[in-house]
Amino acid sequence: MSLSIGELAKQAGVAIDTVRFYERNGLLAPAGRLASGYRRYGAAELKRLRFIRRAKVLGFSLDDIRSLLALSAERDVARVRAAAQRKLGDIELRITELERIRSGLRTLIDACPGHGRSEACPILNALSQEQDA
Amino acid sequence: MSLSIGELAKQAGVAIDTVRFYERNGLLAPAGRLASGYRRYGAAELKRLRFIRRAKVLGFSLDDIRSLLALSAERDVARVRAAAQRKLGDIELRITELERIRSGLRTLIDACPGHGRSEACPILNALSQEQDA
DNA sequence: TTGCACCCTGGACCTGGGTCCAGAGTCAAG
DNA sequence: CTTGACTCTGGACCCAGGTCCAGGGTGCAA
Repeated sequence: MSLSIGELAKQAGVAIDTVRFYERNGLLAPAGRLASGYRRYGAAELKRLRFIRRAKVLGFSLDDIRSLLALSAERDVARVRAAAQRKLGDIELRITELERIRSGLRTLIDACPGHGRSEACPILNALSQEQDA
Repeated sequence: MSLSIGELAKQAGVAIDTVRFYERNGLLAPAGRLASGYRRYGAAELKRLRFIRRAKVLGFSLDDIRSLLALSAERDVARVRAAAQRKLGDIELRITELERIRSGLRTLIDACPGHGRSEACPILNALSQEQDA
């Protein structure tokens, strides 16, 4: 099995430019080349590229993924698990922040009649408040 | 009450460069100037700048805030409320996405013993799976 | 008058994760 | 052999939301 960059990209569901971008940025090893300079890929690279795509879906940054790949190569299960746990912590933090924002917005929207004098609009008022709250 | 840009920035809790950035980008009207060219601000500008800061905390983008300010100037309560509702929808969508990611990560972490053969690590396996799941 | 803090401008730079481009070379079908 | 699809490179550009800088001018107190 041997793939051109276009075939690889297609099978992994990413753009060609993205493959080259990943190579430049150390997420994929420099690809083997034909005499013409064209990159050639095998099954391992496809697998790795799909790994990257899945990890991104799980909220890992490319930096995170670089570490994950290194850890995976070292077969360091404990540190892989720890990295996943840290990421879970990040995600939970972001959820909590968004929930705070959500409840602030909900309160404002529920209190706003949606018509009438703008001075009576709690949304505008909350945003214009002098005090920090 | 008359404020220099530095005083304004301090009282609103933003950086001086941010004030100029907002002016350049139409969130603040061009400031009045002294003969020397120094900007001068009054209470209305401070209020507006604080409005911007609060709206940002509520998850509005600067683009959103520009509209909000325009709507507020028009005293269009109905559209302000509608904008807040759209933003609430955005926030809820983001929360839902993050919750999906969280549950994916949790499942993986709970299934991973944290030691042993890397072939048995569900985190690494999930990321390397051939099938899309 | 000197010294220092403050202010002015336009434009470059930053992060993350790519995307797009021109100009050139290559591959394969017909 | 031609044509069209593909690939190569380096570097510019995109988004948001600022941040930083050089090289100047200003305001005020001792």
